[in-house]
Amino acid sequence: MRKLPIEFYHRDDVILVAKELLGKILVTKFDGIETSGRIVEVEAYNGTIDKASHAYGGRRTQRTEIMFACGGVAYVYLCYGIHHLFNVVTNDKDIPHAILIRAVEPIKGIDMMLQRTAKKKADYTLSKGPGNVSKALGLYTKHTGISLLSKEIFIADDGFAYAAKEIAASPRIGVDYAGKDAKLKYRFYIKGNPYVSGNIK
DNA sequence: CTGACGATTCACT
DNA sequence: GTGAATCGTCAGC
Repeated sequence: MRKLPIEFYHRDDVILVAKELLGKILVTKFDGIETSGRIVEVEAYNGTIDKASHAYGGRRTQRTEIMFACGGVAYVYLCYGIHHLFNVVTNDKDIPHAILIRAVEPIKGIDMMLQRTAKKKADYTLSKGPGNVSKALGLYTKHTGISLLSKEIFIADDGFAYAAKEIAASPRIGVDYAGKDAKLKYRFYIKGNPYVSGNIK
């Protein structure tokens, strides 16, 4: 198992990077405790031309500043005052591409995930949905800006890959406000995987 | 400084 | 299926 190189994140096509993230392993290691999961659902946010993106139109604020940084860092955003959503920033400096990790399949540290999410037993809701993924892996807004090649948070490749026919595309979830961009098929997931969030709003 | 709202989730009808 | 929870961020005054 090896960490994905910085070049993986520095490519122009955020859609391609999003698809390739499927099957990779997201690992967090805080206070010596490691938790990890295989990525099975993602959504791409295509920078300044994507109305659903926080950086649409080149809008640059203190919060979105990290999206304009060089790819390969984490962007964790607080939604509805309760949920932390974990994103991967891609592409080069000043190009605010990002990929939202919507679901992972737990691999390591499941006990710790149960503790973090206050669940009694592991089921498919443990790491299903962006809020739960962040909660299970212990990610919070303070982790924004941390490199994905650091020892605390990183994404690894263990040689496993899903076949192209197992990957499906659909419109993104919860972005109805984005007008025609809400119809773009920027959400990618593994067909039939029970951790993929099934609610299509 | 103030008000409105969101890349969601969970409990309840 | 519906609605509440809950607070940082941003735009406007």
